[in-house]
Amino acid sequence: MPLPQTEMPGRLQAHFADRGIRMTQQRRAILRVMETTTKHLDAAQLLRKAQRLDASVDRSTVYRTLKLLKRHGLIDELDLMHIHGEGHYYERKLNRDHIHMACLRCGKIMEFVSDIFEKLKGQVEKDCRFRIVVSRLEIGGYCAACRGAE
Amino acid sequence: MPLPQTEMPGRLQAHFADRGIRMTQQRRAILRVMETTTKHLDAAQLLRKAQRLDASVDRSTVYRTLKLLKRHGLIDELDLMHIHGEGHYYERKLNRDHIHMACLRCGKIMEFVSDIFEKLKGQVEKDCRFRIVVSRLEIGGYCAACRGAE
DNA sequence: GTCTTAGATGCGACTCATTTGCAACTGGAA
DNA sequence: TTCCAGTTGCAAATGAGTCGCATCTAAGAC
Ligand SMILES: [Mn+2]
Ligand SMILES: [Mn+2]
Ligand SMILES: [Zn+2]
Ligand SMILES: [Zn+2]
Repeated sequence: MPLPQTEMPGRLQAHFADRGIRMTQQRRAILRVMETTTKHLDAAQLLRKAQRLDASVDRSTVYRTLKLLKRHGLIDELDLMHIHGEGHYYERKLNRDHIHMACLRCGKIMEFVSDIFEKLKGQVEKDCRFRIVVSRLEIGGYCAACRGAE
Repeated sequence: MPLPQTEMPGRLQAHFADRGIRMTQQRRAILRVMETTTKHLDAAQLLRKAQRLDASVDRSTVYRTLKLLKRHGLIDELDLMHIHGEGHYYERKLNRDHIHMACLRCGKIMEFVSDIFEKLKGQVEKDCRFRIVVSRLEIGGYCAACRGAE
């Protein structure tokens, strides 16, 4: 089951335009980082990368924009087992949901797309009569390379 | 699929005894709270409840004990979609894993046990050759009562 | 029982993540 | 152009969780 590919770039900015959400210099920088990065970024990393595109971007703007993106269902917030500190990680929400696995030994983060996961969500919606808006499956354990060594 | 029942009380204390982990007044109070509560508690709630059993319990001891319980795989840490603030919630790990659903409108927390979830974890272990230690599926959305009303 | 000490505790100060109030700035509609 | 609601930077505040250290205590050895 392969990794989901990045959607076409500019998608986040397009969403903002469609809904008449104001586009600013700073938001453009932040959205561009979220659109082009392949990794899971925390707020501090996102700030640093965005500042490379627009040096004026402030920490509080990053947090305010993350909140906005969350409210619009455009990004997912992850803990990744809090492998480094107490903060959160962010990633664009793609067409297809995926699972996150974090290796407790080497810290590697893996992603996995599964039909069974989709079926499970369907079961929750049906059996619990629960309308799912966001779902997060995070697994901690030992990756193939680290199994054996504790 | 019914809710998992609470295991026999005293189980956490027994685990400590078995492994030769020192039992203190304060730990006894904290473990008793974790063993008997039916709700998902955050650190502050756990502190207040533990202090009712032993007034000397300090906040830092609560955090230290939570860390210990986590390290031994005896409790799970949850975000519950951060419905109230940025902190974590804790619950005893029971025989059977379960999913958490949080209603984004009324704040209700629901639990759900599913064979499909077990199958999904099996798939991850097999297909990704990943040895699962801890898994957390948290879902945000609208409960049956709140659907319709946005 | 008493001694002993590794390990646990309370306390206060600290770090780190995230939020907020406010005055100044700006996107974009008219 | 003008205009103003929405957005920003800044600095200060909050909140969750951690840590150093002097003191205390559980529990094994005698
Ligand atoms: Mn968390
Ligand atoms: Mn991901
Ligand atoms: Zn690994
Ligand atoms: Zn509800």
